[in-house]
Amino acid sequence: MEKPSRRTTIYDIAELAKASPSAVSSVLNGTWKKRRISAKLAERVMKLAEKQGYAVNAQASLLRREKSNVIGMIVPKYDNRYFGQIAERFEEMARDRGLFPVVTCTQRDPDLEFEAAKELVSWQADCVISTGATDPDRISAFCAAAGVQALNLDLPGKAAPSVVSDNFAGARTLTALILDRCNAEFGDVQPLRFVGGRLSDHNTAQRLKGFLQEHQARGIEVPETHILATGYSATKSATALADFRPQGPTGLFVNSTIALEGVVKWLGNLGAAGAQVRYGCFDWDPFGRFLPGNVGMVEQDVDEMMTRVLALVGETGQADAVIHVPCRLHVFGAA
Amino acid sequence: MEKPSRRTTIYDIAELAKASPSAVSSVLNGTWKKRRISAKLAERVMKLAEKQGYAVNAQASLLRREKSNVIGMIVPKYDNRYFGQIAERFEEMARDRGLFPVVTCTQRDPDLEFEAAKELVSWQADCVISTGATDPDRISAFCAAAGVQALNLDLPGKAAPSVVSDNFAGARTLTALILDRCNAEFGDVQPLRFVGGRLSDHNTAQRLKGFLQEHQARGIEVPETHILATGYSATKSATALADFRPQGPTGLFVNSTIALEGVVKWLGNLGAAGAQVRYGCFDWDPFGRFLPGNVGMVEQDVDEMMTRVLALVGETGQADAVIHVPCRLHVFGAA
DNA sequence: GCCATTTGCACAATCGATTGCGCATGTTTG
DNA sequence: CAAACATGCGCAATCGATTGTGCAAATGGC
Repeated sequence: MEKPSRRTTIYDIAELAKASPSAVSSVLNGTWKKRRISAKLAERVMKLAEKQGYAVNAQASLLRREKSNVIGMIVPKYDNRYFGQIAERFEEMARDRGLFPVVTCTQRDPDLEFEAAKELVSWQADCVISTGATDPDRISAFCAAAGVQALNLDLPGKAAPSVVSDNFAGARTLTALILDRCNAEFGDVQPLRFVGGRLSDHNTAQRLKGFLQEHQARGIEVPETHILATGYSATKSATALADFRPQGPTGLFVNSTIALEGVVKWLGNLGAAGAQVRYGCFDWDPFGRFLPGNVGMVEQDVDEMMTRVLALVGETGQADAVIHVPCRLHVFGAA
Repeated sequence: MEKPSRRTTIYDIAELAKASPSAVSSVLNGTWKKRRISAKLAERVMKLAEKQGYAVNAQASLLRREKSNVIGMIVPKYDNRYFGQIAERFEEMARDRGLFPVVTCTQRDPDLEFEAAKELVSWQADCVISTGATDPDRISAFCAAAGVQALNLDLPGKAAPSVVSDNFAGARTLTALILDRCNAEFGDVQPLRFVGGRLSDHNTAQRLKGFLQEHQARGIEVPETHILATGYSATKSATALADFRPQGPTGLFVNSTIALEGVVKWLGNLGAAGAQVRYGCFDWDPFGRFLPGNVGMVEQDVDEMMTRVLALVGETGQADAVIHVPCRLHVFGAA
């Protein structure tokens, strides 16, 4: 409540307590018993620290220490259930492990990603986790040069161990669900359409692979024109579908909630014909179950992914190791 | 690519470049022209720094500087459109202003909130923004004692300037929309029900005030039993409504997307009677427009709030000043 | 009452980057 | 050719906390 001038330091408190800075330091960081500081002095110091609004200067403290216990994460976005949950669980679980989580959001911008990683290294992070990074290997290379551990999450890299969802298996299961449902409700076995995402994106490619494999296993041929991986935006997927006015039963594999927005919009414009459309989405949203025609959604197992990736912190694993985490399938409106 | 042992410092580079640490420092922080370092040496140093994976030690750097340019924010959650967007825009806009944003998520836990604020002060944040904090004044008091600026966002406090949505006006407008729609579609003027949130929560109280005022202005009496502010969870709002099986036209004011989930679930169980239900939600979600019966949603103006709060950084304003930011109303399925 | 411990604390070096100051060499001017 | 600058860079103090070491004073044992 006193000096709005400069921040209180251990020197200020030492003066007030008539003690040395080293004694004050050890009281405030809990090592005072080991340093044989009397309980009397300790209490006096702690009272003063509280009254003065003392907070340790992390800069000075970390500068002197060897391990920082800072663990950094870069995520592309927060405004999305999946990454939001990742950031949130990361902070929570890192704290539980006695680490200081620092998360930073890089808007899918490769340069910003790199800058952010560099910044995290500047903050003496012991480990940097790149989530959904456009160019994870560039970050890994920098971290390697700086002597900092790097890990990848959600998108795999070649230069650091990765933890990713099992997109292939998840997509195959979802494809099977949609096909089964179309079959059960309409007695139909037409090939589905794949909507949203970019083929150059690793996860989309994996999902498409699962999508195609399930069709193949059933002896259903998928025409090229059914692959509408036109990018990540509701508008793009709505546009991709715009010309398509289904005659009869139709099934869609929707590659993200953002694409799902476009699909639902398209469906709304379809009128009565929409009743013959069934779809599933590779991604999860709490409102998904209320959307008509939605037969199921795949939820990535954020907790498990986070457990796995945090288990790698401090370990020296194979640089190109990839851990696949199974997804959870939510089935809606089952008969 | 060399030493996985210790991190590269300016001393390492100075040795390699056959220069002094001070020269290296000024080259790497961009002040070398002012210090009349030759371009030749500068280039040599920068090349070496890159090769060695050098990243400035922020601890050492900030320790010596006077202003940190670090700006901290605590948010309750990320896994929600509103707070996710807040965190994301905060980082973006803070960076644009040359600041270093540090965001931390505190799970609506008052103690964790306080710890996090303390941590931010430890990191020498020049300013701490408490978003939706349970006890913002406690944080403000600590910051004041530590000589750090405090600001409140989303929920107002008494001890630091606040930027909040105009919940009252937003709620009144939304209430008007729902009443109008019920009237237009069913010729009905029954009082609405208020679902979700907690009355002890400032924002809920404000919204309820707007809700009641709009009813009063129309001469509609709202019975006590229509206020179902039973907390923040989909289950709770579904439970609160469980016994209610509307006979005839019904309107609901839904106080958050999380409560909306409960409402939609309840609506699903209602069957055909659900066709006579209209509702609006104070909160925004991209899938909201696709939910049957939803006449509109109120979106808080995150960009404007962030602009306003960032404008306060570094200013010394009235401690209890409150800035109200108007909300945006999204109207769905207008005739 | 004297030596041996134990207790309680202070000293000072250190972490890595920043920055005011100053000292040599060039270079220009008159 | 000397004085006056300009150029290019190194020295050393400093930020605040940590920690190995050391030294009095208090306590205990005989």
